Amino acid sequence: METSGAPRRLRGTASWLLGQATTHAARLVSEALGAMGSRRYHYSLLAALDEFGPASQAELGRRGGLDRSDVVATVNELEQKGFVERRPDPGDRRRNIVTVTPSGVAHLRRLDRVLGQAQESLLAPLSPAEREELVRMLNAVLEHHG
Amino acid sequence: METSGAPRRLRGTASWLLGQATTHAARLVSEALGAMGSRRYHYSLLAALDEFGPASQAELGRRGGLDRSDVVATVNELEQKGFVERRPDPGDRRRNIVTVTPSGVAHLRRLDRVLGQAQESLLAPLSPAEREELVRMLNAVLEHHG
DNA sequence: ACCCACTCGTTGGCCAAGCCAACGATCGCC
DNA sequence: GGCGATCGTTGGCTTGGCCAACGAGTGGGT
Repeated sequence: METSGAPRRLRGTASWLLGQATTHAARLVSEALGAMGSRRYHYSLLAALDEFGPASQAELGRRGGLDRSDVVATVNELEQKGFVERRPDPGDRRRNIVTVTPSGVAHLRRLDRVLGQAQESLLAPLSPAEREELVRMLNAVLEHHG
Repeated sequence: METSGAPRRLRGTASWLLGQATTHAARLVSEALGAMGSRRYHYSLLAALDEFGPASQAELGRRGGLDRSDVVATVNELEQKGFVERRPDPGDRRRNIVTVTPSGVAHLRRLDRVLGQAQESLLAPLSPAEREELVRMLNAVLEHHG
């Protein structure tokens, strides 16, 4: 009965495909960042700081979808490497203000490069037009899901 | 200098987009399966068994990209729930042959339903044609990456 | 017939990600 | 002044993906 008409369940559903594709993507990204001594959270924070400027840790968490507790740990590591500075907010003593250092920006540029390469190798089988379309659709999904 | 021309790094790279999109997808899938008392691995194994028939644990791992050790744990759980049977292979005493039970197939059908709903809600903003295109491109990426 | 390389199931462990609860300190508002 | 909310921080939990090692077993070569 199911000898010939078996549904291609494993590869047929989009959510499953997305899962598989992102397993690959995550592995590629992880390897790329890991080779630079960083992890996803590091990139997330550095990019958010570079793009939107200094912010409190809670604000950083909101920007990048990180939990406050994870922001603490990540800022600790980035600070230790000299990529960010953490100083108390004079206007609100609950807050720390986090700032990127020039060395942090330089590191971010390096991460950008290796991430670009990872992306290139991931999307190798797609034409430029297809990549654009893919990005457009993913953005639509993300926007819709707010 | 970066006041206006800041690259939309966070959202501009496809690998990052894929990561974000799959965070959503993974959450949806996880919640859907979790509501049925299962996890991704359970679905992976049940679907592989349903699609390709009985197999050894190592073979199951290869089919679904699971590590052998994870197959062990998952088969344990599925066996305890009566969804699969594990019996020694008479032809090769190193192997166990894993088989889906009718109850396991029924459970898989239920998982299929909730996964379909999760996928539906995930891809809500995309037209049918777009979904097809998305699936096609993801398949291309997966095939290319072996 | 023996060895050797390999496979298989299993145990145990590691790290990254994502999340949640609780705490003391601080702030804003009524 | 008191009260609810916010912030940084600590600690913990779960899932997912992976790797190393082990004993049992297999198959090929010689």
